[in-house]
Amino acid sequence: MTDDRTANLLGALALALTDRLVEETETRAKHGAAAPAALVSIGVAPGEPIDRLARTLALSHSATVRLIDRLAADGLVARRSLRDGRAVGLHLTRTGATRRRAILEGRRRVLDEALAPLSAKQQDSLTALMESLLGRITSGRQSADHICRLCDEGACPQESCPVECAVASE
Amino acid sequence: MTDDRTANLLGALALALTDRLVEETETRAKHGAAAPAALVSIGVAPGEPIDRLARTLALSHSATVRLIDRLAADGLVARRSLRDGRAVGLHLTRTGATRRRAILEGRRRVLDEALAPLSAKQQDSLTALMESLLGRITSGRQSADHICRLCDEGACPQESCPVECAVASE
DNA sequence: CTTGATATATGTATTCTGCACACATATAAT
DNA sequence: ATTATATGTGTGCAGAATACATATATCAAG
Repeated sequence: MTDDRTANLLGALALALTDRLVEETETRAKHGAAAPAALVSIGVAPGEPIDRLARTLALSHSATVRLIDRLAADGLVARRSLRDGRAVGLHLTRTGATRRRAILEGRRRVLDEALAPLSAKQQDSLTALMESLLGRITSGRQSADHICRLCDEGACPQESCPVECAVASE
Repeated sequence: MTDDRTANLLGALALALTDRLVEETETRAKHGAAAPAALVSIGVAPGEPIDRLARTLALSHSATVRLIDRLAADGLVARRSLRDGRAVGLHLTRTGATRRRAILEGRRRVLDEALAPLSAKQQDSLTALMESLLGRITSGRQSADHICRLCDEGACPQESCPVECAVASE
C-alpha cells in the first residue's frame, strides 16, 4: 500500500530531525531530554500539578518529581501551593521563562535550517501533508499533549493545530 | 523566511514519529534505543569493527563496547577476529538477523500507519519534499551513517538515497 | 626495534529512570 | 462524624545506560 521508499525516508527524516532537536534543546536545559520539554510545557499551562506534567512528558511520577527538583534547584521552576493541598502548582521563574524562550528559539533554528531548501509553495504543500499525518498519529488528549510537548504554541494557535483538532473531533 | 506554523508542525511530527519508532524498536531489542540501531547497522555492513559502529551510533567507544557485550550475551551479535588483530569484526547471529528483521518490520508498521491517510499522489509529493530536507540535513559520511542507522536499505537503494547522494556530491 | 597511532576492553563515577513505599489530603459512603 | 478509598507528592533503593580515564594489545613507519 504505502511506498517502501516513502516510508523509509520518513523514518530517516524523523530520526535525523529529532536528533538535532534533542541535541539543541538539551544543551539549553540540562538534566536530560525531558527537561526542555518540561520548561516548554509548564510555560504553556502554568499552575498545573506534577502529576499532569508527568503524563505530558510520559515519565513516571517519581522521575518527574526528581526532574522538577533539579529544575527548581537551578532556579528555573517554582512550586506553589494550590487549593488542593496535595498538589503543587508548577510555574516558571523569570530565569525559567528566559530559558524557555532560548529553547524554543534553538528548536526553531534547527527547523528553519532543515526547511531552507523549500520554496514557499513547497512549504505550503508540506504543511498540508503534515496536517494529515499529525491528525492520524494523535490518539487522545494525553497523546496530544505529549506530541506537542516541545511546541511553540504561539506559532500554532489551538484552533489551527491538527493535533488539537484530532482530539476535539472524537 | 520559513513559516512559523510549518516549522512547528515539522518539529511536532518528527518528535511524535520518533517516539513511536523508538518505542517500537526498543521493545524488540532491549538494552536501550541504540540496540536496535546497532543490529540494523551491523546487518547493513557486517564485519565492521566496534569503532566504526560507535561513530554510526554516535556513542562513545566504551558505551559501544558495553552495548555489544550485552547483545552478544543475548546471542544476537558475535565478535570475530579480523586480519587486524586489534579490531573485532561484528556479525549478526542467526537469531540476531531474525531480530533485525522484526525491528525493521516494526518500524515499517509504524511508518505505514502514519502514512495511511495520504493518497499515492500525496505520498509522491511528500517523498520529493523529504528528499530535499534530507539532503540538506546531511553533512558528511559520519552524519549520513548516523541518519540512516535504522533504515531498511532494501527499501532505499544506495543510488537513490538522498542522504547518500548528499555525501557523494561534496 | 622503537615510536606513535589505532582498537579494544575495563574500572569508576554519573545521570536518569522506575518500583515500592510512606505520607498528606481530598472525596465518597455509611 | 467516621471510616474507607482515591489522589498527589516525595523518598529510599536499585538498575540501566552512558562517559571519562586508563590499561593492554596490535599495527605501521622510520
